[in-house]
Amino acid sequence: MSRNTIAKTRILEIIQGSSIALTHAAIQEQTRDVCDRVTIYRILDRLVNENEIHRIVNVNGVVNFAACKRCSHSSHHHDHIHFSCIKCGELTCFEDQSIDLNLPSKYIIQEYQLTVAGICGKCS
Amino acid sequence: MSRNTIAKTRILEIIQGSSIALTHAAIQEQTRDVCDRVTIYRILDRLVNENEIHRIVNVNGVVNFAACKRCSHSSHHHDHIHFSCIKCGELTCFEDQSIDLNLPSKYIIQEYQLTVAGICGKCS
DNA sequence: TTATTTTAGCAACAAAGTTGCATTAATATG
DNA sequence: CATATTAATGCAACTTTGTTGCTAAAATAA
Repeated sequence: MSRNTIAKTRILEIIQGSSIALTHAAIQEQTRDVCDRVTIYRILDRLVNENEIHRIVNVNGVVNFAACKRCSHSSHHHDHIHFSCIKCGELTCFEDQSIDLNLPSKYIIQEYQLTVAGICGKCS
Repeated sequence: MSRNTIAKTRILEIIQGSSIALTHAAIQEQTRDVCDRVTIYRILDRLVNENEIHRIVNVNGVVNFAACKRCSHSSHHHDHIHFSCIKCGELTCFEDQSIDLNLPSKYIIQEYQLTVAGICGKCS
């Protein structure tokens, strides 16, 4: 277990307090004077390794972070749907939704990442 | 319709001749002395707009390009599965596979991007 | 309270992608 | 077929995003 520093606590609070997934840039804006840009990257890495947050790559390639809600610390998986709104740009997790995959038997599935793009409930 | 230049023709040939999706870097390696790095970016943009190729963001955030096979030029969609091998790094399209989504009715789905990470048929 | 180990800050770097502008090549027009 | 027109290319410069090495500063252990 890594050390609980002020910056780490603050960043986890920000991510857990957000209903949408946040980019490094968005987190940086909310942590002015708390810590350095590089430190944010390192804290995000630590939080991902400790299964506190998960990393989502948006359809546009932008990396986002969201708190893990339904993942127990022992069985960690992010196999759920992410919705990316093309209007407001917000990335939302649907942690209760999973899908069925039918790939050839030789393929060993480890995890999947599913991002749906469209218009979210607020913008439609 | 954009102009068919030597570089554009060459890049489309490379992508269409590949069984896996290719990164900008991989394409650049195969187009030494054909054109500039920036030109490759611009040609890839053009090919995407003309529905000749599609852009796939891998689980690791790396952008890849693959030829459109099942997309007609009128109805263009990339709603299929991409498999990203964690061993050999190759990104393969499964154009015959699609999935069912059950999101709240307020959400308007435009397209989705599904990338499965694991071990591919060749590496398993 | 001091020793140990992790984390933070800073600078520098690297990869990926973008923009502006002059030059060159491809198509259209007479 | 020559020339005008428009689009594409090359180059340099720049931006964004993320990484690495190293010293100083904190957090935990002893």
